[in-house]
Amino acid sequence: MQQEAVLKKAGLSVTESRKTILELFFASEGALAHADIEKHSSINIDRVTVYRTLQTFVESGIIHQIPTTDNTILYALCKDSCEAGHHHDEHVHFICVSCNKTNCLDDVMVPMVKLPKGFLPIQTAMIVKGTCIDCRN
Amino acid sequence: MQQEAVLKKAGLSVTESRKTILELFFASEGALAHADIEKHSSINIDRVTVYRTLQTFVESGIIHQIPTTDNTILYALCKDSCEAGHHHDEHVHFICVSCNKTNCLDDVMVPMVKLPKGFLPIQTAMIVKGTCIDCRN
DNA sequence: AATGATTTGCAATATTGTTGCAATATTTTT
DNA sequence: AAAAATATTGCAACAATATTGCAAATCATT
Ligand SMILES: [Mn+2]
Ligand SMILES: [Mn+2]
Ligand SMILES: [Zn+2]
Ligand SMILES: [Zn+2]
Repeated sequence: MQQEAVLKKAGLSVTESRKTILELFFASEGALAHADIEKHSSINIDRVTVYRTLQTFVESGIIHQIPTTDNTILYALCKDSCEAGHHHDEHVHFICVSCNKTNCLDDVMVPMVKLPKGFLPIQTAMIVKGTCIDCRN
Repeated sequence: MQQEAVLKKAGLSVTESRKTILELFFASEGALAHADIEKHSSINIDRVTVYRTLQTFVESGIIHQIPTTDNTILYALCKDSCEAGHHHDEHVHFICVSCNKTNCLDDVMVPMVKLPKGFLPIQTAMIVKGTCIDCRN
């Protein structure tokens, strides 16, 4: 079980809920929102548990968050290199306006940018909206 | 009145609510969330009107949205050059983790980035988290 | 298998967002 | 300037989303 290994590596208890949610992420094409998980047909986990699990996964470096402009947070699996408190996912995220899937472009690094004097950057996110490769016919 | 001019230029009716909300944006240091406006002491506008006004302002190119990872949308004034349906605010946004203010870095353009073959970009956002100039003592 | 620690689900509550519609305000026409 | 037409607002009701405390269930450790 890949899921168990991930949980153990993160120092988390291995529970049914966590395995199931993690499985969803592994099986999923793109990023997932809370609602996607809660409403997934094959899942029957309490809303509250979903909230708490996502939070735990973020804190443990298992998933990372993707900002949006629709009162939603998207989550996607981290690379192996991520650790608790120190994520390492400075890649670009692509939101397709056609199929509405959000993909991690793992190979496209977020470029550096020169900030005005006095601004000290800690973390940078880059979100590109457009048409994804599957939707370009 | 600067507010009236902006509304008229956008082809919108000039109403008290709109002037008041616009005034808040002009007076504000950083970006505003819906809750900031609704809860602002000097304001007494119905929640629904705030929602509708923000939506109208976005559609009219008066304000633009800033994505976040906290189930919130931030809004900030557009430059003059923005028009309905065609925003022109491809600047970097800076979220200070200390004072929690979000600033438009109007002079820092979002850099181009080379996407994998097949991905067609329409709009790009860049959000930098860190410590702002006011919070660096 | 027993113990202790952690996680889960439920219930209650709070917050946030949406919709229809009548009253009001604004703009346009006369 | 008044009347008519149009657009906006606030209310009420509702829907959806998020948070908290706590007892029951599950998991890790012995
Ligand atoms: Mn990602
Ligand atoms: Mn901006
Ligand atoms: Zn697509
Ligand atoms: Zn600051």
